[in-house]
Amino acid sequence: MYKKKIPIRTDCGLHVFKELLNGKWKLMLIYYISEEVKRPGALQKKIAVDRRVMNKQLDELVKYGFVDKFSFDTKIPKVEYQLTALGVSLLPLIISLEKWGENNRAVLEAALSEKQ
Amino acid sequence: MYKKKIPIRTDCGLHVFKELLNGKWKLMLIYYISEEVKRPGALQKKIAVDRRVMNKQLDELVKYGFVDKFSFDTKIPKVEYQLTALGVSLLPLIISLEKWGENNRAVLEAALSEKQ
DNA sequence: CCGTATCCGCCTTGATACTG
DNA sequence: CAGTATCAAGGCGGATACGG
Repeated sequence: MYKKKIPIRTDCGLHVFKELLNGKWKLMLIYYISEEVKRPGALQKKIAVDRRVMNKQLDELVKYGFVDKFSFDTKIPKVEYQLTALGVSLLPLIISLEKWGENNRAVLEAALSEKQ
Repeated sequence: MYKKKIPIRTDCGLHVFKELLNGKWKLMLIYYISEEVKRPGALQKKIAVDRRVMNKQLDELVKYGFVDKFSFDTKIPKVEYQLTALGVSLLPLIISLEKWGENNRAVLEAALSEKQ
């Protein structure tokens, strides 16, 4: 999301949410981590996304305090993510958005076919 | 939001929501229209946004069926927007997101000051 | 298995100026 | 009051390849 030219408005809850959780995959990542899909490899299998992009979004989620990252420095590298309380607080919202989307999938499909 | 290289996934409710309501001001526009701020001039006063950008986002909201647009072709042009049932169905979600943002404003503020 | 360095395309937002 | 045409900027997602 474009955000630099106009200063970020922390006075609006909607913008707070958008600024923190912009990014195409962030909410999905949080959702999957909540479902015990905690490792990068597994997450990548769930959502077909470029590794670099996924890592960037995960890094931001860590930075903002939505998830914690645990790196095990074993011979075969191992990484696990886990939701923080802040991350957990998003789950109800994610579920609501997901449900709304499922109920209104037809709208998007109509819009897409109409675009041609 | 960048969305072209990977085909849009209508199978995921979160993406349905995101695709339909990407855009920096769409949710705010819907919210203000629900509060009887229906005219372009008034909306522009509420959110300081470029007219062209606002119109584009409103056009998409119309196209996707979230709002209806009424143009009165009087001497002094007059336009009013109104939520459709689909638009109204978003209000609970918008309220939830807004509340979450208000409750967690500090997170964004911390993130912003940290960025320097 | 996991991370990152580099390169690229383009979409979105925003500013300005002008017309009906 | 409302709409649009044009111009500019840069952030973001994606692909590839390489290193630990």
